[in-house]
Amino acid sequence: MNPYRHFIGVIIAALKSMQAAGELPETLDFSAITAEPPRDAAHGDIATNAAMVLAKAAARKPRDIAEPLLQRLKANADVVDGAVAGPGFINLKIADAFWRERLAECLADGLAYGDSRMGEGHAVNVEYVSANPTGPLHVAHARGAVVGDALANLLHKAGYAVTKEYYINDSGAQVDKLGQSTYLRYREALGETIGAIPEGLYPGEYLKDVGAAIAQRDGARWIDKPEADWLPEMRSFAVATLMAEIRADLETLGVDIDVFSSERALVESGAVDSAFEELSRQGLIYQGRLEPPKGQKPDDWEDREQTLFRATQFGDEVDRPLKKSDGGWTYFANDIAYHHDKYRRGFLDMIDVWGADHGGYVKRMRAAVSAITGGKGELDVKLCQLVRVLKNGELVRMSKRAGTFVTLRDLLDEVGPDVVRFTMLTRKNDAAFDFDLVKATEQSRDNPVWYVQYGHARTRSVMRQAAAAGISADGLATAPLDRLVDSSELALVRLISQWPRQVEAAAVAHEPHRIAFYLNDLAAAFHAHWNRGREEPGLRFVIDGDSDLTRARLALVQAVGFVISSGLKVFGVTPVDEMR
RNA sequence: GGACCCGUAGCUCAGCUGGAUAGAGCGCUGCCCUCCGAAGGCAGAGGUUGCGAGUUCGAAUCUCGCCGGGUCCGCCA
Repeated sequence: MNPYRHFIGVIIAALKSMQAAGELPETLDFSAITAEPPRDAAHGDIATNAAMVLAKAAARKPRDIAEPLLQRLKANADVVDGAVAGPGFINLKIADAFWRERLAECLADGLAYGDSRMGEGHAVNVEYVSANPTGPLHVAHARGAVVGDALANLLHKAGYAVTKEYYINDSGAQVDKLGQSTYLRYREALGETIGAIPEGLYPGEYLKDVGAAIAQRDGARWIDKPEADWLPEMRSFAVATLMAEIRADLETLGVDIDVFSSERALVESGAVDSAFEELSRQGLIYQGRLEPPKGQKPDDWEDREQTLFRATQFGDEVDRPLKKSDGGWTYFANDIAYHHDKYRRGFLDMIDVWGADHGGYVKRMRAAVSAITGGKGELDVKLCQLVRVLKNGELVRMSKRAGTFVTLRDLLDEVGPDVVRFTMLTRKNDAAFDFDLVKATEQSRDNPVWYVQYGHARTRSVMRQAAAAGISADGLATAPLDRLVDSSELALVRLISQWPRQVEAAAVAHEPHRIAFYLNDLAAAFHAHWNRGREEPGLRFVIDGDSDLTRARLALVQAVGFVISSGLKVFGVTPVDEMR
């Protein structure tokens, strides 16, 4: 249960009874009412803005609504005290028993604690990574992969029917260049001297293996053939090989994609034509001319009549071309068809996770989704800003294979998937991020990966010690939780009760990083409580001669472990049982 | 020239979609501990939320204009 959502219901019920008694107008909008933990715990457990939000519509002063509302709320069995404060807040103190019930809920649910039905089973498509199959994945892809994957897991936990999707850009000029680059490496593998890789082709050494593999398989059969003969073969072989590597990297990272969509297959199915027809039918296509970009003018600018989509009707700055001068579709046209395809597969909610270099593309894509779905579909784009990899503050460039950039594989070899995943989620996606390999693996308070894992390991360590002392961890959900009376124990119970709310809030906002900060807070509270046990032996978990108290405290410890595991599961990180 | 992202303590960052006295870690200062329930504990100082207007009961949060950093800008994907 999300306690805050629960109390919003209680507050609205009280307001309705005030309406019934003629104390408030009949029609009021309750949607802006919030119930949240006050910033200062001294204010109580729940603060609501109800009186302030309704004041204007009710034509009353906030406090004149707050006072009678508070009286009605005090009648609720869970509310033990309350006060009107500041400009009209109502602060409520909630019975300890109510929070202990949340703890019991956590113990009963285990890793499922925090699962929400908020999403009501609605289908959401989360598309991420979608790296071109022209080389190995690098750090920027890693961030997108982790953010997208955690967001998908989060939405799943919040009750949505989530599909994780990867769009393979296996069509167009870039893939032709890949095929040409592969052909050079193929000839090289057969003993030719190819010299420097021409400008515009892919120079990366990873293509040597691909060329050699084709030479191994086909021998010299492509050597004297025209490009039209060998290009399709080179292209598809290279794409297949590189996609296999990408999938292997994703697997190591723990990313499990549900659907791989091929751009080439989409184009060949005629999906672009049908999307185009749909937009034409709506009168959103026309022939026209565009202004050249100001300031930085392209030297080969050619003013010409183009086939344009009326993106400006949907909030974009300019209308966008759908056809290239050679008559082929632009990438944008293909992408419209792709999102149209998602819509036809039943997705009204679409989330795309992109790199910062695609920032200029967001408005037109949102415009296109709005148009192609008749306003029914909604696209949210999460832009991941740049990641720089550092080692003790020094910029790292370490890939031998790829030359200039840090590959995901390098990163995984260096620190492992769990550290990559958690660390990538300690920053909101739209802020640039420095990934320091040393700090990410160091055992210190300011490394949240270590600190949270240590918190979990400590919960396991307590359970092991209890077991060694002959105390069973079975049936802790029915332990006498009313024996938990210490203030820092109750503070932990309240923090645990926050988990369902954290899940819902992070899911609504599409912000998985919030989970990292919550887990860090929970771990900090647990470590602090543990430390109190060093000064005051009476606060330790295992108390000789009082098995009820011990079981109640073990229940609390186990619940902390459940919530941390549950959060790490959203992140795709494995909780550890002991630190090494 | 334009679009998008960022700007919060000395440093690295939160801030729950407009709420109360803006928080945490590191660093700094001062006490305490040397306990294996280890990889420290407690407390304190530290802020004109880049600058300036506006919106309203109320702004770090929304709007506009500047400043600084980043990403990008038809016929690439």
